[in-house]
Amino acid sequence: MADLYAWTDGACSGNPGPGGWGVLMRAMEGDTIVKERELKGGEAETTNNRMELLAAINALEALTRGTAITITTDSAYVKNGVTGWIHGWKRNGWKTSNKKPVKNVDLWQRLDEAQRRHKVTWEWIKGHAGHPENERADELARAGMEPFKPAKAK
Amino acid sequence: MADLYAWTDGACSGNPGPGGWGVLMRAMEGDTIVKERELKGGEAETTNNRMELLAAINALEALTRGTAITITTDSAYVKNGVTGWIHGWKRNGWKTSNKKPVKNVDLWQRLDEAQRRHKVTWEWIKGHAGHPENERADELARAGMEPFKPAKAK
RNA sequence: AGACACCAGUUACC
DNA sequence: GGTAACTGGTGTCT
Repeated sequence: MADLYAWTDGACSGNPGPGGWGVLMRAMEGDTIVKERELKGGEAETTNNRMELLAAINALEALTRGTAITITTDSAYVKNGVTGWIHGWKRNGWKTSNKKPVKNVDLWQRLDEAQRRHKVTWEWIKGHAGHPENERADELARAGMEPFKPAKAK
Repeated sequence: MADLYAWTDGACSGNPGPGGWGVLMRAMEGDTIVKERELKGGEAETTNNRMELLAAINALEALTRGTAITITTDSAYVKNGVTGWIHGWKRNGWKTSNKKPVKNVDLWQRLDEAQRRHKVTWEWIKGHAGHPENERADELARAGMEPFKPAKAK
């Protein structure tokens, strides 16, 4: 009867540039961590927002069966998008409020699909505010980015 | 035998609200800038489109004798107005296609008059797209607006 | 329905 | 200082 939590974060060196995403997942029984799992990945040429999105997507896609999970992100873009904006976008053919095409549609649709089977509670926290789990997700994102950074000159 | 160019821009804080206009003028001989001149101004209560219009008007009114000049704006309103819509408006008594009175008639007529003596080539560029001259005109517009902004609190 | 501009706000990434 | 993204709004025309 464990509760599932995920903290997600993205990092990007350049924006656009090499980027990475990281996820810290935990199964909790009360205050006890009964299971922990870490995911990370990266790309050579991407943006901060794509990495934030991909972190959340990977958290959800890592779930094997339909469950309840609380996902915590420091990205207002992801949190507001998935809990609010996306409903309007599906209605109006993925246009923003200024009639421009929504960016990163591929990932928003993948996130929407990944979310479908689960009962997700989305939370937002301020970044760099001393949340240990958010900081761990940040480390993972940076680690995920590492292989895609251009070889140091030196 | 220098070629004349002007870049114009407007800015407006509030719309309607305090606004400014800016003009960068250049006389070029080939790739060489042989002369440069900057104009700016503002008003306490105006609109973005009036400022865009006034920038173009001031560029033309600054010319002493009839000449050829290329004016570059990022405003589709000004560019399309002066090169297209205005002909219809003069014919039909300054009504829009919906029979409404054309807005800013005073400035459209002043622009038309200012243009009469010259051979103007109108160009349009996308704003905020990294055109240095457009960015300079933008700075001038903001500077022109400055004296008309309400005194800072604090 | 379309286009351009102007403004206000929010978060993140550098 | 910049980019990546979104929300809300007005000024104007076709």
